Amino acid sequence: MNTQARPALRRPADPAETADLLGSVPRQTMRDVIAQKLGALITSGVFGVGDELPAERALAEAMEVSRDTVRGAIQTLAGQGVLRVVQGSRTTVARTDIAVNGPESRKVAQYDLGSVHAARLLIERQVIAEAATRITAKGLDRLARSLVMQQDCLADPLRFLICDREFHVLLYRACGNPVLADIATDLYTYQLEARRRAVSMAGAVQTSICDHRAIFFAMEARDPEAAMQAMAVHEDRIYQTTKTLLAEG
Amino acid sequence: MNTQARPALRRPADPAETADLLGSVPRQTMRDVIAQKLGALITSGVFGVGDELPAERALAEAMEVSRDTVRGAIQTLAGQGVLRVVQGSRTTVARTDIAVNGPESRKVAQYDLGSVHAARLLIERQVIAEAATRITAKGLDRLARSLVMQQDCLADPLRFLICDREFHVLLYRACGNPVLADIATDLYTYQLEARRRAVSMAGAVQTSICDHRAIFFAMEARDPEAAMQAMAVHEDRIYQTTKTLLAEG
DNA sequence: GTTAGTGGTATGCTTATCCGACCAGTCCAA
DNA sequence: TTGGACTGGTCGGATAAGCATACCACTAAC
Repeated sequence: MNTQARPALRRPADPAETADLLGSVPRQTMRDVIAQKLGALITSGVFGVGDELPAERALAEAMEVSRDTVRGAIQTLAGQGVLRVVQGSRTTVARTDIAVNGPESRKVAQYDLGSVHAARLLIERQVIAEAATRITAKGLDRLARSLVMQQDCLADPLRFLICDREFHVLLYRACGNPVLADIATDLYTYQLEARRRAVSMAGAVQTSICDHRAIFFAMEARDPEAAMQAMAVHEDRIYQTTKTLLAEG
Repeated sequence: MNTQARPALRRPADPAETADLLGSVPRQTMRDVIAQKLGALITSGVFGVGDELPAERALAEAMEVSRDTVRGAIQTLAGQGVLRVVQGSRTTVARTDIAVNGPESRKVAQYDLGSVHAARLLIERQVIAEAATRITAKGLDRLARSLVMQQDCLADPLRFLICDREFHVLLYRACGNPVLADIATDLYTYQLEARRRAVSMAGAVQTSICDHRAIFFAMEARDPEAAMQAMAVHEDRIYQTTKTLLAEG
């Protein structure tokens, strides 16, 4: 057991002094958590207006909770007008603008696009450069397979989105720094709805695949400069597309 | 309400296909959450071996839960040998190596020191440069006041730690990019235990204050290069001190 | 020895969650 | 048009968590 002698520190006389470090703990039922998770899938763009949710029984099975608990969560979102529930039919998404009140919603609503973009540029520049020098043959192979799968998704933008995320995470993880990899993954996730709308635009999937291919070639060549260049081109395109979509929104 | 026509995507035929996006939801009672929060304060170094926790009643009041719930959380940690509970006496910390199982513990235990340091250097270099060009007169004033408070804490390293964190967060928030500010704050928090042990060493508080003063002068001069230089010196010292402590641990 | 502050225990209540069963509505294929 | 599969809606009984309040027993400082 690791114990070490250390100087006697003055213990706070008032218990509230350190107890306040904890602060009030938000009370969250399973229903609340599930409502937030469903909400996150909606705000992040996985489910759009008009889309049907999986059946209550399927959600309950997947999340390993009772159908009652799922029903409670769905009722919460239905009460906010986010979901539309009709007996005998699948529950559908009515709106995607969800009130910001859960811890996860901090990520989606709080940051402006410019800040997220600037942070992404800073971090991914370093991540991609490191990845280009450190990636293994196995890592390259995974990236290549991901590209093939992406090519198969030309007619299915939602499926492409899943492959897109996999491709980016593979890149991040190749950099050898788990801290930066996780930060980059979080920043990617912030922009998921933008990505979803972007890939729905005509020709967008093909353009992204081209960008990914350029990144892959730079990785294959183990060329940090080329990798940074290719990623900057890709991210600038994402940024411009997102600004256009937001202006139209 | 923002609704937009979008291409008809192929809806997953198998409900499990999208339900699986959610995955099993970890069941967390208030007792679990509170145990994790207390654990986080221990692993992050706020409480060390031998330190007394606030009384159960004080914790209950601060976190706005019942004393029973707090007792349950404490029992959990006592069962792991982390806390020592004796009737009539304050609960004390017996060990600080807590089993990694909560979402918050991912942050403390998962990353190696080198990765956190490299990530911090990358992000804080950019943050401090931006802060040097953008900081307001009010911001400078707050930094100055923080320095004065730090000087008052020479004999009280634990109090100094609180001021240290405030100083760093003030710097981060001055950069104008909330995403980078939050990331930098998270990375600072990762190293809290190391900071706590470091400030307990003889002369460490004074050395940190000197570093902080250099950073402040660079901010006052609105000199990004000087600010980056001063921060790099400060972080390298933290890094070397932490490695020494870990080697001794 | 006394007292303040601490942890320990008990009781009764409310709420959340669970499980299984069954009812009622919708939609699609035959 | 009809039947069946799939959906949401409801119910009853059980367990667990959390809460508030009160009181008991131990510890340590004065």
